[in-house]
Amino acid sequence: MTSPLDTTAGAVERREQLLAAALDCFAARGYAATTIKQIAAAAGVAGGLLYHYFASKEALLLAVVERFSLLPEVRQVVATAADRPAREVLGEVARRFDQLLQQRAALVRLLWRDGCQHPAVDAVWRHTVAEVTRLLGEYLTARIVAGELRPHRVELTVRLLLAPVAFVRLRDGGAAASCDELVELLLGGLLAAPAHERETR
Amino acid sequence: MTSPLDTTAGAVERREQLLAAALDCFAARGYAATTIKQIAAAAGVAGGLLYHYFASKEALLLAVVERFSLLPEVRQVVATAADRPAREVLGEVARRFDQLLQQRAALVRLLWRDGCQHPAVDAVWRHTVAEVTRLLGEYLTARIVAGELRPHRVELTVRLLLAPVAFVRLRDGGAAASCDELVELLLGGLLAAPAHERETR
Amino acid sequence: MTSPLDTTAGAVERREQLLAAALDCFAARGYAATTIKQIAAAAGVAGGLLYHYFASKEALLLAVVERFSLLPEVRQVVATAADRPAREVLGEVARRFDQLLQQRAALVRLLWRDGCQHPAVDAVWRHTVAEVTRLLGEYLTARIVAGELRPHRVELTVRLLLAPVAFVRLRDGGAAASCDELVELLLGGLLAAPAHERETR
Amino acid sequence: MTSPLDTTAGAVERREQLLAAALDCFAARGYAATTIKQIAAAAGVAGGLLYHYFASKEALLLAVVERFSLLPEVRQVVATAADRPAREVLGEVARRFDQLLQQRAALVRLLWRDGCQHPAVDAVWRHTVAEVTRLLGEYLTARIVAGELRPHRVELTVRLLLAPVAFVRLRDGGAAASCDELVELLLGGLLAAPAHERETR
DNA sequence: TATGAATGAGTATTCATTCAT
DNA sequence: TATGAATGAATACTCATTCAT
Repeated sequence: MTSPLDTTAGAVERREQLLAAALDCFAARGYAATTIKQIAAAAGVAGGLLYHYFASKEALLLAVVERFSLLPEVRQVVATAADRPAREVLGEVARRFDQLLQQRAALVRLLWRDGCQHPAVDAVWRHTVAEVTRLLGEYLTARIVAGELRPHRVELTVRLLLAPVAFVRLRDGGAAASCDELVELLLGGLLAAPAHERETR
Repeated sequence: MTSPLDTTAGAVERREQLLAAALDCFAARGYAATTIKQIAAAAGVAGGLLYHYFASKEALLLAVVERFSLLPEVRQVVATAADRPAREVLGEVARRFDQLLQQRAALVRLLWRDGCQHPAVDAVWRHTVAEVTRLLGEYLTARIVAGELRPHRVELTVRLLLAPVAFVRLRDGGAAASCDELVELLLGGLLAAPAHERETR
Repeated sequence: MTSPLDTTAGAVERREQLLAAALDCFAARGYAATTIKQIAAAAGVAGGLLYHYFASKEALLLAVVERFSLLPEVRQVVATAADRPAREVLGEVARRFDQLLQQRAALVRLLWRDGCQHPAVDAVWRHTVAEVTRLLGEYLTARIVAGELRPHRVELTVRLLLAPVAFVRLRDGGAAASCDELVELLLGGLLAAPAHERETR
Repeated sequence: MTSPLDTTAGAVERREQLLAAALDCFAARGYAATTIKQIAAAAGVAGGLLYHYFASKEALLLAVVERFSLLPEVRQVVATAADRPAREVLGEVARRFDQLLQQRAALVRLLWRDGCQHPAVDAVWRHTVAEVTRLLGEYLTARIVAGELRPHRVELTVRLLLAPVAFVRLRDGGAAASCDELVELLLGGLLAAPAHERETR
């Protein structure tokens, strides 16, 4: 009866295992379309066991988004920026952000897709977005002060940088995100005319 | 139970009415969480009637995305571009695209959220994205040829322009999309120093 | 599939049928120990159908006690008393009350046994008891005024008359209730000494 | 988890503790609606422990009714009667019976409510009722022989005396049982006119 | 002895779908 | 065409019971 997966898991490990199975199932099918039975099967346990660890399917969802918070990793992505020039940093940030979205694709899909029906999940999503906006915004502001970037509303840049990356990873999945090209465009702008004419026009 | 108003409805109008009700319900709760009864109630008819018009819940979903195609409107958004300068056009496109996302929010949410589970819906979404990419890409290429924009992969610009707008409308719902500011940043780039100095600095 | 029991029942008849089946099951096993499946089987329908007619098992319970109210019959039992002498009336009332408890045994068991967990059911029980107490009390008071019965708290007599009968029917089920003997004892009292000594003692 | 206090408990004390907890839970919610876990929680132990002491939930029920037998106390209630006059004794018996029902309310509710589904429990109830009927019947017979009470079927008097009291305590819970008034009515009878006039009137 | 993780059959309830009217 | 009663499989959740520790 005990499959190699069960390996005498202590309560904590078992909980982790259930959370991981739930995350996968929720991400793959969406919360509403996921069955407790499917989660239990994915974890290799009997259906009833889930209720030893979580009060309800909803509670399991909340436990999942809490357990697999993106906040630490999202902070790390921005942390390396420090006060290095945007030229170097933004490409790096975009690439690492892109990697994060891939590695944590299951959670991201869950937050994005099922958040709108579940206020608590929505709150986690918004908090994560707000945090990355704040941190990256602070960095950008510093670069403006340092004279590297021209003055502007930094939240817009955060969105301009991350939304295109997120769009690809959240759904289209296809071609690599071409982070460097995106950053190059962002920094230099689209216009062909020499920069000094743009500003003096 | 059937009011004189309902009786007037020919088969086509009734079908339209059911599709509209289904769209609203699917968008509000997601496909999986929506009930045939809810749709029927929203349309003010009995549950069984839906099966006179659609073979199944799934078939209804497909009929909805087919009926409410975004393609015509998406084409119109780009159509006005013609060969006018990007300076004028891009802000206009972004703003109209933003309006479109708002006006057709129900369909957009449906395509985006439930597409990944339903290949046919997914195909519609991808087709729509591909079309807007193609059309806007052609315009951008023309502006590069015209010397207004510098040479680059135009799909990236399409994404840089539309992804930030879509992000806001698909989920965060909050602040207006600030299309003009976004376009201004995109055109001019983030860097403060004149372009000819950048490389030598 | 259509058994002779199903006989194209209209919605109202079907509802009645379900209520009757539910009453029997609840009375036989108690509310908590009764299964929706059992009720459906007793009515010869599929389990899900119950939810067309009743929102929940609890709602079904309430509908049952409401539908099969004892009030009309309880009133009839007392109604015949009018202003005839207690000598004649009390035995009659006891006997008819006894018959009522037998005929409506299922409902009575349900009210008595499951009422304490279900406030709404409890209320019905208490209301019924209060009504019979009031009506029979009024009669007894009239007999006191008429000089047939000696002055006393009439509620006590109601209880003295009906509790012994109810006790047998609610549980012991065995020997007939010997209503006449009970009434004889009640009227004449237990004491052996002549009545005129009792009063003058 | 096991506090020093629990450790002290020998097997017998622990058994007692579990029986007491079970009695409370069964009385409060009924057998069917009571959970093993609730009983364990009420006793402050883990769910599995109950199965070291009792083979099943059903076995636990039987052990409860056996352990908390009313027989000794029921005998005591009647014991004091001896050969004293009914005038003194009956009120006393009713009052003590009433007190007994209150003190042992949990068991009484359990016997009464869940007995009908569990033959063994039912047997205990009937045995108890039979015993009180026998003992009190013997006393009443003695009083008839002594000339205090008039000849009649004494079981009826037992029921007339105890059923009204039991009715109040088993359910209505409200006003005190007014034992003395009940006994007074019982002894003296309801009729106003002297007994020797009744038949000739 | 005592725990509590684990099971799996069972329960109330939902819901897509069918079909007689 | 339109209704809504009816089905039955599926779903979330419960709970008596077992068992390794």
